[in-house]
Amino acid sequence: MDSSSWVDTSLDLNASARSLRLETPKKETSSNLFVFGKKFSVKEESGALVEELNRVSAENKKLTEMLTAMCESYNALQSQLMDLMSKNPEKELSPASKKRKSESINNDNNNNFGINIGNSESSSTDEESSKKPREEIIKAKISRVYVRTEASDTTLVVKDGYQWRKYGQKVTRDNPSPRAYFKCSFAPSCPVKKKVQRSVEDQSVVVATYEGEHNHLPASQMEATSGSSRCMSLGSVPCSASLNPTGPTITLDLTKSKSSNSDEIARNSNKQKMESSSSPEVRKYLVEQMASSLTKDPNFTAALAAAISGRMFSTKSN
DNA sequence: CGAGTTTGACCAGCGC
DNA sequence: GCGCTGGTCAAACTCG
Repeated sequence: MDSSSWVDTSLDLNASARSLRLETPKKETSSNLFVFGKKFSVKEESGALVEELNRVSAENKKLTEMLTAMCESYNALQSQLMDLMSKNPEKELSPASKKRKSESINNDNNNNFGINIGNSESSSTDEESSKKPREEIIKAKISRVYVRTEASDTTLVVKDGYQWRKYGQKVTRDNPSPRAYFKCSFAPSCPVKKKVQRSVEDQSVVVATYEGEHNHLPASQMEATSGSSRCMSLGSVPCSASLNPTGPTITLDLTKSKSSNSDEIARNSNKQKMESSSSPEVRKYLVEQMASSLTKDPNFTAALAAAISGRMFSTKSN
């Protein structure tokens, strides 16, 4: 499968999705249709609607193909992971009975396999699972996000679409900047925690470490009235993927002002992606990582399904 | 006044 | 056992 073309397709899709939102007017009560200020007659309207319907159908087909491709990619990556794990059993069998040990092993897995931009599911052995209480198992799902902010910005705030409550701050030995501890406060039962600390190497980069999985949708997504993708919560934030010595990471650039021009954002992130992946191998690798992290995320797949069905519905209602 | 933040105290893991 | 360290708690405080 050609991963880079997959990305191109997705970008096109995004662009057309945007154009759909921008161009498709809200249901008019009158018989006339206004598009970009132009008044259409009923005939013109029906013609435009048919055209729109065709276009949306084509996009729907594209989305379906994309979803299939993502699933295929996911399956392929999963089998690769299984191969890797079977080839490196000693990594999985290393003692991790203690809390801190298990965390460092998680991070090692991040580095060695580099497949958990999203959630790590490969860290807990059966032996560990039997020893650890349920809370610890939940904690085993760790992901790390690098967020670029203004260096002068001292607030350790990472806008990720969720609602957080700070419950502690600590200065750690290896980093002069304080580490902030957050709990997800949107849902009382949500076990997710995050640690936020400025990077030692680059003070303008904030490292957010997430532990656990949300058992609810992001706050921003809950507020949305219609089905929207998970990307909406990040949609206003330019992001890029890169290969660091510590493994592949996602970097959100918060120094870029929140822009309503999503084309610009798309160009921005696309440009950053191109810059961060110089060789085709690296590009393909990054694409696979992103596909893997996205397909692993049940929120994303649910949001994607909602977006598809939502658009189908809106097509029918037009 | 309630919700969120700050911050010192406390606890547990780890190395010596 | 002891000290160091990271993580969490909870009272005090701030803010809307």
